[in-house]
Amino acid sequence: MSDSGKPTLLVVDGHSLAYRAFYALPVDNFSTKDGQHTNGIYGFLSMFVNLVKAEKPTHLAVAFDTSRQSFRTRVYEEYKANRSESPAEFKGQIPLLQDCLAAMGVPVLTKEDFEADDILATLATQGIESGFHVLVCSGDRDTIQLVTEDVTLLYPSVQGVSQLKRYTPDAVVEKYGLPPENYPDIAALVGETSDNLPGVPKVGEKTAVKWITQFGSLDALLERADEIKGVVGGNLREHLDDVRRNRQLNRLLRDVELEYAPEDLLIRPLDTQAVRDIFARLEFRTLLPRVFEAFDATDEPPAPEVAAPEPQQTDADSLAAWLAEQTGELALTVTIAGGLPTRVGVATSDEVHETAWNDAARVALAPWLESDAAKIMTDAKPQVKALRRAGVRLGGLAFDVLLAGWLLRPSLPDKNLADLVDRYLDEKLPEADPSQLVPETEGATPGQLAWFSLRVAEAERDELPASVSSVLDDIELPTLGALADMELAGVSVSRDKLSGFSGELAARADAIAQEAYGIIGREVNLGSPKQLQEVLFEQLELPKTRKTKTGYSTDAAVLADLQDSHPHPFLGLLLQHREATKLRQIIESLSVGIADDGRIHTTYVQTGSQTGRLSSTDPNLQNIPIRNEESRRIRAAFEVGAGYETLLTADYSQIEMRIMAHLSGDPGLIEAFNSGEDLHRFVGARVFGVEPSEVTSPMRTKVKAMSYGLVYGLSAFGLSKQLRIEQSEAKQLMLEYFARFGSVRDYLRSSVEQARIDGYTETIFGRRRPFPDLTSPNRVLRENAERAALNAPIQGSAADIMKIALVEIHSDLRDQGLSSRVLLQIHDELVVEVATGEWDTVEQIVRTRMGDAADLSVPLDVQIGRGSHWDEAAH
DNA sequence: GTTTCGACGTA
DNA sequence: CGTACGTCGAAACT
Repeated sequence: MSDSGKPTLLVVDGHSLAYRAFYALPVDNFSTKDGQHTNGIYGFLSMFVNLVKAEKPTHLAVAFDTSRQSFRTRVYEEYKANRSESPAEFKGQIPLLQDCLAAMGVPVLTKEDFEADDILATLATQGIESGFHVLVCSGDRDTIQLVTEDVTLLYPSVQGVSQLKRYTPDAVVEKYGLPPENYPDIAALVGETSDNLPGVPKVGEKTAVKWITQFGSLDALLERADEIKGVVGGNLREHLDDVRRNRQLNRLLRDVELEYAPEDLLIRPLDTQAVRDIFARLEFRTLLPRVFEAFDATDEPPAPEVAAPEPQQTDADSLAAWLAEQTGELALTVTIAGGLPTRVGVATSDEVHETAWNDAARVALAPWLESDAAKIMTDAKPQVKALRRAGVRLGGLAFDVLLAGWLLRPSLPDKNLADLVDRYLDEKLPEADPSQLVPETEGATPGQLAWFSLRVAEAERDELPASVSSVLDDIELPTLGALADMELAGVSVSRDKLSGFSGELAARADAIAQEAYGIIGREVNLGSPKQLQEVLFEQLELPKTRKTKTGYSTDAAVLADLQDSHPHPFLGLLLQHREATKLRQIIESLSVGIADDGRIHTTYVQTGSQTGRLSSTDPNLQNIPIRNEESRRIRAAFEVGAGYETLLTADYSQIEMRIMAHLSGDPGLIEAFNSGEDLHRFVGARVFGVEPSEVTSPMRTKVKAMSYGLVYGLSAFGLSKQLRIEQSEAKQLMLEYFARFGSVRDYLRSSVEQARIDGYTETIFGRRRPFPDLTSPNRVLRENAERAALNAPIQGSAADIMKIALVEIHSDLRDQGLSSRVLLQIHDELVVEVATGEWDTVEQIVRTRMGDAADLSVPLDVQIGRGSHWDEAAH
């Protein structure tokens, strides 16, 4: 606490404290899902936040070393030379920690050629002169010399960084028997092993203190060294130069030139959004409120609630009349209850109108709603669906702020208008508190939501590059309309087929479980990884496997490996049990999802991926099993609906490799696709130098894995693991592959390099994905980003192509008055429900539109199948 | 009651 | 040490 009203300056040695935290906290508990270690960051911030909360400094800074080199290593090159290189896992955390501090508004100080402690010493010295009370927090004992009546040192105890010991002058005297300014004398005599500074042999703290007390100063001691008797006296005389050198090196510099004076370090308000973003990236959850509390910030954005114009409540006819007079773009919000519209709000930049939805409103407003008059909306799909249920097909959808926000920043979790208002307008959308029965604050009305949408749209348009804007106009907005119809249509699923199968599986799982219990002599929950670990590694004493956060892995790959090395009947049963219960779970969730119309209506999340793909939820229909005979019985339950004749499935074969061929321009790969030969056979023939007819099955498997791996940024290590071959063989395979298909490697390399320069990748159609981490000094982050950046244009272009085809097919079917309709999209596959007598026409439309969706240097091959259920229609 | 983790389904 | 997703039950938290 600041005494006598003095301002308090807290200066912290970031490096030494983070380093201690790094070793104090188990890395397993502190790493993100993409493998970034965060234990040092977390430990430091946790300590730091407690410190700020307890000490309430008015001024604040954190200092870091720039490297191991400093003026001290130049004076004495052995300085700290005994220290092993700090682990890469630690080094990588420092830039991220500095990012966190920057977001928190805390100045980060570094100075080339100096150590963090010199910065602390300088700030402490200047702080005293400027009338501060100074708190120095460092894990380096040399900082004891800074302690005065005005400077307190907070030093981490052996228990860890969370326990800080306070060193005042009295506390230093108590511990070392001498005042703080003499501490470096003691240290010089004793030496500092951690800094590789040898002292006088046989001289410890006790002797050093005795000598300094006796002679009054180090200089006096050194001058009169011949007065010391015995072996230690001899030692001292032999090491006078070492002591002088130590004393020179452990003196902290108090006059380093810095960017900031203590007065400049006044605590600034933290950037709540930035802190939220970086903590989300580091997967810190509990830390967030603690930071906000310590820094007296509210978790809510500080943004003001900006008053929207008062909505004018009108009847539908008046609204229709007003709408007819408008010429510019309008924003529209339709509120929904029970899947149907309840109110309609419309806004210009200075007017807000709204009306209730009813039959009269439908009749009055339908002409405008269905017209091409431009409309700006937020998350239009549910609203489009509600209107269609009410018999109105919305036209003129010109902008969706949610889609635009996603196109601009596909990695961000912005999922509603409130998030976007915060991000793009830095304002707060008025929201009623749902926990209150009678909310104190009124939420925005439909018209006001539209008004905010309009303003967010304007802000987003300022940011949208032309290419991304065209993705919005030409791909995403039309796709939205097609998805709305697909969701409304749903897919017919047979309850009977599912429930029959579910019963079988339940019985089978039970039988397997009983048999497994018999083998191990007790009943355990086979679905519990924890209990399984007990059985496998303790009871059965099988070798421990890959580590996870909470123990040892029991996943299928691990169990298969175990089965190879230590065959045990329990392992096979466990795998079978897993398979049966998994299938049953899937069936159960599907059954629950069958609506009253006998169909499953999934929801496609258009903003659900970072690459441009769709995702599917409630239930997810994009991960229905297919790989084995058993699981195909689930697909067989997806049937053609009443009133329709058959299901059509259409999928792109090897679309990602085709895009790779196009983007790389590799002559060999292009020839492969133009030859009509099986791709992997063709590639195998080239790689292994044999005729296509001589490509054996293992050869084909290898090049197939390699080809697919390329798209994902596969390494020799990963390839060897996947194929269960030696790493050297995998390396050789990659070499042979690239010797024949060199342009592929060139392309992959150059595309990542380009992304590093631009900061983003781009699909063939201009969809962008930012990759800030490509220039990260942190290797884990950078390499993860490199693989994702390699994949993004390929996966993303494939997604674009499928969306374009989907939109064309959807509109062809409607324009030609056909009843057939698209039901599902599974990334590279479409499922269409074909009406009686429409097969030939529909097949033609699907084949042409998918084949022509993009003009690549290789053909887009489309496979079409037909059947009364999904499994039969697959080929 | 809610969140996280391990496991696993798809392209 | 292979990209992109969503969902489940159990465990761990509130």
